[in-house]
Amino acid sequence: MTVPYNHREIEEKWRKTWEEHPINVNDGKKEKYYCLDMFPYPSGNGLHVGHWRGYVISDVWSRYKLMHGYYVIHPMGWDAFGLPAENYAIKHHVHPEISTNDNIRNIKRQIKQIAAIYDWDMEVNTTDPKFYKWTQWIFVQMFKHGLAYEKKMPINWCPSCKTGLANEEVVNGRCERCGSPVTKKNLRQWMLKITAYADRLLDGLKDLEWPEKVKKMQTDWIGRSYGAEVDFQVDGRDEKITVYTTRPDTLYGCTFMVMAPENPMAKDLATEGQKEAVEKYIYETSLKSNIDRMQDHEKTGVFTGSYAINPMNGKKVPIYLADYVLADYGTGAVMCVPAHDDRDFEFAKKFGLPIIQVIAKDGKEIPDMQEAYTQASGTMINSGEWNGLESSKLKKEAPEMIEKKGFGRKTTNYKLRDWVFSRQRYWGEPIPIIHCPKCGAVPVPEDQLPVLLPEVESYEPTGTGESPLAAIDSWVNTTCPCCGGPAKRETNTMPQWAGSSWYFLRYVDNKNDKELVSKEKADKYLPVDMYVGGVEHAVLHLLYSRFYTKFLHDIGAIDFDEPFKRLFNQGMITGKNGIKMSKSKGNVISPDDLVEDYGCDSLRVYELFVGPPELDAEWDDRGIEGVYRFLTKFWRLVQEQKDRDVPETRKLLQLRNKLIKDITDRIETFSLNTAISKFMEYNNAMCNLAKDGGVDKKTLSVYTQLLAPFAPHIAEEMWQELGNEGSVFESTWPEYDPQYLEDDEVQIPVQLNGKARAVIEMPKDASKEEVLSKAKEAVSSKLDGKTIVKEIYVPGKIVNLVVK
RNA sequence: GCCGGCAUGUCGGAAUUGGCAGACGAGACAGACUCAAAAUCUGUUAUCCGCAAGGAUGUGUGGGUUCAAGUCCCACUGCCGGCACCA
Repeated sequence: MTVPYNHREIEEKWRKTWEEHPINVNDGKKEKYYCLDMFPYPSGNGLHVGHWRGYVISDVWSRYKLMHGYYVIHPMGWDAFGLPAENYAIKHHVHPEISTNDNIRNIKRQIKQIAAIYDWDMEVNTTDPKFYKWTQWIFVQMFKHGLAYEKKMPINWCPSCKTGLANEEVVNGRCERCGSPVTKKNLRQWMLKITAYADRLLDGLKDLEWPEKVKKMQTDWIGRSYGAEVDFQVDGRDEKITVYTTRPDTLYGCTFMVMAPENPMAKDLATEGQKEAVEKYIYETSLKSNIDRMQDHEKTGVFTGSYAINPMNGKKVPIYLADYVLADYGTGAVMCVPAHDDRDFEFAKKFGLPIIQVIAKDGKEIPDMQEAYTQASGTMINSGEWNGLESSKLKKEAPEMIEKKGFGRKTTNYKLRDWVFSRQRYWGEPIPIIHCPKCGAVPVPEDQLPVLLPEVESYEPTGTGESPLAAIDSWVNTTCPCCGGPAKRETNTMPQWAGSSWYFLRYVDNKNDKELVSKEKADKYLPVDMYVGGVEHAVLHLLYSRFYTKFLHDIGAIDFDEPFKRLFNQGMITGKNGIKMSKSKGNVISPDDLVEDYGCDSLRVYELFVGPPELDAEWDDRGIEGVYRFLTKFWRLVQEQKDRDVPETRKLLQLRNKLIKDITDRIETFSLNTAISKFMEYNNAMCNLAKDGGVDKKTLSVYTQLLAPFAPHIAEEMWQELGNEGSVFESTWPEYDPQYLEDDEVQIPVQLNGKARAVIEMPKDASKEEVLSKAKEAVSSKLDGKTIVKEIYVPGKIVNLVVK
């Protein structure tokens, strides 16, 4: 009787060994490979099996790279500023630092159970003053380069979190964190000029090995469009209204103009008779919530009484106010061409405005238009000097033509807005600025960083637009670093994204108190080669990080301007029926018990086996049994075979080489779930061979090597038991010999009229004639009274006989 | 509304990219071992007809291309995700 597979003992043993003798060492000669996980927020709920999956995926990849001879940078840290810790503090009157540190301790314990090759010497924590000193330093640099600026403007405000939000944090009109409807609040804000990088953020995407989906989301978010600004004279006045359009080719079809009700000129345009109606409309619009305005697509509007003059043909067009025009995009006013724009068409129909077709559809002018013709293809009509031109061509050329005529200019517009960067909350990095009545906003001198987050009596957000820090007079009142006079500190804090926008740079030089990261280490270890994390950060964290990296590149702090060469988005693990795991739903599965019962290796393998890593998967505890049985079988197989002296047959060589190819290909394509299936298949095949002659040690050792990234403990143990030297992770990833990949005999299915009827076995180099004659023989009983009209043979694959 | 993605047994999922649909695993059922249970091992398990050999049907729906379609083309339905009046 052999000893049973005792995962507890084995895993404990290797955990200790690896702690004493790390397997991933930097000898200064190896090439680096940086494999990064999205670092977790240390929540009080701890990790669930979904978090585990991402970390297992990245660890399999890291260990795979390790076995290819790389020094693998695989760090872990804590994204620890943020609302939950603060809310906990408010409720329990505990300093957030205390609860945060408790949570970190617990999550670190859980992460260690994964047995990933994290280098804990590199650990970072965004709430550590030694870390956020550099978060603040970056802000100061941005300020000095004109990229951080103050502005008073109506911003997105979450009434529940009592703080301002960035555009990216508003999802369908609701707060990304708590789901409350977002309102507008006019506040003085710190902004980051991310729009200055719009083109580079867009153009840089094309060279990244990222999922197309994420690239597309960022592309759409940045939303670049090319067009023209056109100046319309207001009839009878000295003023001009400038509109932005992507369809300057349709300028002759403009029959009215619409301005956003929030536009500062709006009130002014109202003529005596329309004043009351205009003011009423502006007031009513101001009462509408973001969500109402988004959902209600029914067109409303009001005529101002004023007219604008179309510079192309001198025609007078009425000016309306309508809330379907956005105040903060383009110029906040649009020229309306109902014949060729859906929204304008709808508005024109509702308000009885004329519709002039300027592009022929199918070569014709439509007598009674029922819907707008929005495509830029067709010949221009009703367009004066432009008649006869092709619209798609004119669309591109018109901006310059307009520019030459002097009533407009070629323009590019973006949906991306500058980043609202200040938060009116406690648990974040203080913005390192001092307001001096004489000198204005002055950055805190770099040698005085970090500006420590002070102790405060109440963490409660005030809701007034001031952060709780504003209540600490002793902290707020300071002296101006510039003139030495009395001055006040900035009391807003930074958003949670501040630290996560650059943390990956810090891991490789986390103790440096002179620089954010030394030039030498940055050149040697950065950027990130592979980034693994959820898709939920597609436009938040991943866009911000790219912006920070480009900025740090521009000021010479680093030499690259894209942080993450390759990105892998793992799917979410959900509870039953695809319901997201959450404490409130009570469907959270903790990995702790599973590790205890089945072991780390079993859970690692099962996390991958549940489905394709990039797709969501429903968790089902029962499946882990199958994985545990598989590891047990493999363990037993090695016990039975390790002391035998089995010769290396051609059959074993073929199995071994095919195994290497199958597993390697599947890791390379991230098809980790089918890699596990293949392991199981080959394990069964080896068990059968074991009964029949045995399995040689070389084959078992190769299997062990391939399994090592997935189930490191059992692999290390088996590697040793099979008599191999050193750690399996010091061994080199096996390579296959193509000459052993093909079987000597191939099985060829025989179809009659496309339906499988028999399978014949043929030598792999059999001729077409031999195969066909054998095939006919195999199905002869089914050929009675039928004639073969066509014979198809795909070499080595299939025979199809078409019969009548 | 626009743009993506997906749809395969009881369940999770596989299918070398046009070549035996259902690998691998879960679950279920039957058998072996056991006083018994657990564990383990063996077998069966898409559906329908049939005692069986065998046959027919079958990858969301309807059509098409092909010797051959889960895979390609056209139309549609459902679910998921992103954007949402961006002129």
